[in-house]
Amino acid sequence: MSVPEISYDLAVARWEPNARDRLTRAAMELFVERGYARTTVEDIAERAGLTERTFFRHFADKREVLFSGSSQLEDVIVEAVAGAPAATAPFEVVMSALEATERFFAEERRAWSRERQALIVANVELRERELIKLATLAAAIAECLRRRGVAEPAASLTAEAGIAIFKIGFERWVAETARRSFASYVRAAREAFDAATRPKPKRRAKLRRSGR
Amino acid sequence: MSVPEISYDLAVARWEPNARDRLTRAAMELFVERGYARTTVEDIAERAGLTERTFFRHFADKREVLFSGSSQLEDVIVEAVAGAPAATAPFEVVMSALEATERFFAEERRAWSRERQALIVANVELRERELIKLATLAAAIAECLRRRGVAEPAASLTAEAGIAIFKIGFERWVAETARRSFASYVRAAREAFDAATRPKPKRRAKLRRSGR
DNA sequence: TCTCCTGATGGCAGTTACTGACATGAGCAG
DNA sequence: CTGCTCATGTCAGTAACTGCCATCAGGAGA
Repeated sequence: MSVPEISYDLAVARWEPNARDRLTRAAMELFVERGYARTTVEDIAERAGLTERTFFRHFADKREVLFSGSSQLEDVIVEAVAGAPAATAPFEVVMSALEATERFFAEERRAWSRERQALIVANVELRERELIKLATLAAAIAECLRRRGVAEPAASLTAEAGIAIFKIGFERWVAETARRSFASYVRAAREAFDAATRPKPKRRAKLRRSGR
Repeated sequence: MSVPEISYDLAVARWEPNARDRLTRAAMELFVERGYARTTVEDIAERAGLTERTFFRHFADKREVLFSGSSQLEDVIVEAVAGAPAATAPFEVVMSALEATERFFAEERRAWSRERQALIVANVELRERELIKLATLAAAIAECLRRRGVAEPAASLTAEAGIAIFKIGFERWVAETARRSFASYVRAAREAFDAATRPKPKRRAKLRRSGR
């Protein structure tokens, strides 16, 4: 609780520290205030007390400021896939790797994730960026599976299925306010996935409540 | 057979006709020659005998010139999903809708698709655009399914699974030179999908050659 | 035939995302 | 004290897009 109060204003350093963080915060604030499209990079830099040029030294482009966390997410998932017991079926490996991202989606970050997601949904450029991040993630998972001996169409398809499930799980986690864990949303999405793609679950099942 | 030969060169019209087509061709040529990034919109317009301003009247942005066909693809798929017999299971509806795109991927277009795909794979911006086109397609399919009475997580998940299968099928169709029909690639991808996501096909299956 | 309207195009100035090249200047190692 | 490093600033330039207005063939109607 007392740690965050590092002696910033002492002007002991040449520049205000945490330029990258300040840029991220400034960007989120402005995007929420005026929307993504009506915010210029210059606006962001100015609010962070920096210049446009410096912004582009920290982020490859304007959109990246909202996606800097995604490489860490990838690391967590890749590590979980690589470290799974050898006997486990590929699809199960991916599913438990996705559940392992729980520590990434803790309750405290939920409100922030919700705000961020609202921005992304509202802007096509940002949606494009999110999609390619997820596609990159899928490619990384597929690569891990291949290293585990899974053959090719299977590796990619398993990874893509996992990402589809992850997307639904995340969407629900962000949308709802119930304090269920992230992993439970992923598990629910997986059940829905199995039900939807499993061929013919006996007609009887469709007439009753199929869910839990 | 005689119809296409409209009297073009008579200079009867004020402008050369088919501006949009000319722009598309010019763009493909230049992208292949110099690559996407090293081609400016001005280059494209010049080769097509038009101006940059006119390019942007026909295409929303530089990337769109490679994606104008995707709305027709969506139409075909949406129509097929909407017109499927009511009793069919959602996943099967989607699969046969994807096979119905066969007329879109005729043998003659294969070489052109291959060239286009090489461009897309080589350029991140273009990959982003392709991903959002596919995501839009998935959303359209999901909407159709919902109209057919499929509930929500299921509709989206079924659509996403279909798109994942479509991607693999298309990838293989483009890469190979065997004269198999597009639909057969889709079917093969679907089989791989089922095998990969079906939970536990009895351990015995993993020890033998599981593929055909 | 004249006139007006439409619609595809050109011209041009302006904004904004991004880049390359160079300058600055505090802190740190020697 | 010296020189190097490294995060930042400055500035000029490119290229993607946009808004606004002009042009002018052809067609519809008077």
